[in-house]
Amino acid sequence: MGDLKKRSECPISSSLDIWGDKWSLLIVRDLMFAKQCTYGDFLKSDEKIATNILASRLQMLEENGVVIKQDHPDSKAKVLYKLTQKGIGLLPLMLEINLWADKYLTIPADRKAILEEVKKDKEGFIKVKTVELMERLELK
Amino acid sequence: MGDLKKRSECPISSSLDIWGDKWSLLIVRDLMFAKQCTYGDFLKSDEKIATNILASRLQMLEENGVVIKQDHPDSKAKVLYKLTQKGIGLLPLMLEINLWADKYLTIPADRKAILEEVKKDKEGFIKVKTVELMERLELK
DNA sequence: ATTTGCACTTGCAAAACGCAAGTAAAATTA
DNA sequence: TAATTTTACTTGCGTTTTGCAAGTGCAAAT
Repeated sequence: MGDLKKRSECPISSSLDIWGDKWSLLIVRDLMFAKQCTYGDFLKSDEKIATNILASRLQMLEENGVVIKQDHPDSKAKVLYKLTQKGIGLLPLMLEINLWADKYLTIPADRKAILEEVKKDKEGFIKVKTVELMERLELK
Repeated sequence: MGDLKKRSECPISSSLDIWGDKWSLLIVRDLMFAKQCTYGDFLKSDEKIATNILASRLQMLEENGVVIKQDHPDSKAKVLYKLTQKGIGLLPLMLEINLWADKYLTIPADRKAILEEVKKDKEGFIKVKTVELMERLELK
């Protein structure tokens, strides 16, 4: 289904071929900043992604090594999605998107507050958050 | 045509509503790293964007204040596209995409070389490049 | 005066999207 | 134990977007 055909060798282009659509980075966002992510959890997000689109994007991201599926500890009916190292590596990019939006768009006050933290010590924030995500990934 | 309907208040989502497709950031890339950008110049890029898609994306980016059209100094038949401040503000994001691709995808050797510069002094690179783009914007 | 260059626009088939409904297995409830 | 609900998808189908080719109109060059 979501098989990758590169349009060029350009790193920007190659990256966009993987997650350059309106939905993929929202999935990554949920995986980065929500406590836990099952299929149903993604559907609860404000943007209201359609179920078939969600399925195809998750498959695409999995095929490209950005996310992995894991067994849910509580139930066989549930699936836990998590970011791989490659997915966690998108953190700096996600922060820059937030900072750009903060500067040039209108964003909610509570988000602005969190971004103040990031602006104060970007490298520190990335380190701490990366460790958190890596630990979350470990406990299989 | 390209009128913006926000899916949510989330900064990531709002940003993607503007440039979150397979082509917009390639246009921004050309504006950032090529010497000059007319309509025809964009068409020459490796990814071979279709003429109608290019027109709709340029309109969308212009409507959202990311690019502006200027008269070409040499000819009335030509149009020069340039990044606005808002567009120039995408530089850190573009660099992070490059760095992610460098780490997790396969990219050409000559690109890797330039990225070594960026890795050495990211803040410095951003400052210098921003000044360059601002100057380019001035000379109307 | 005619041709070429440039910035688009138009038409149309193919693909992707988005909504609603359906399915199958697991978990819960009666 | 049987019936219902939850969970993770899949399927159908109408609408929208994409991508390719061809066309248009103005400016510049020949």
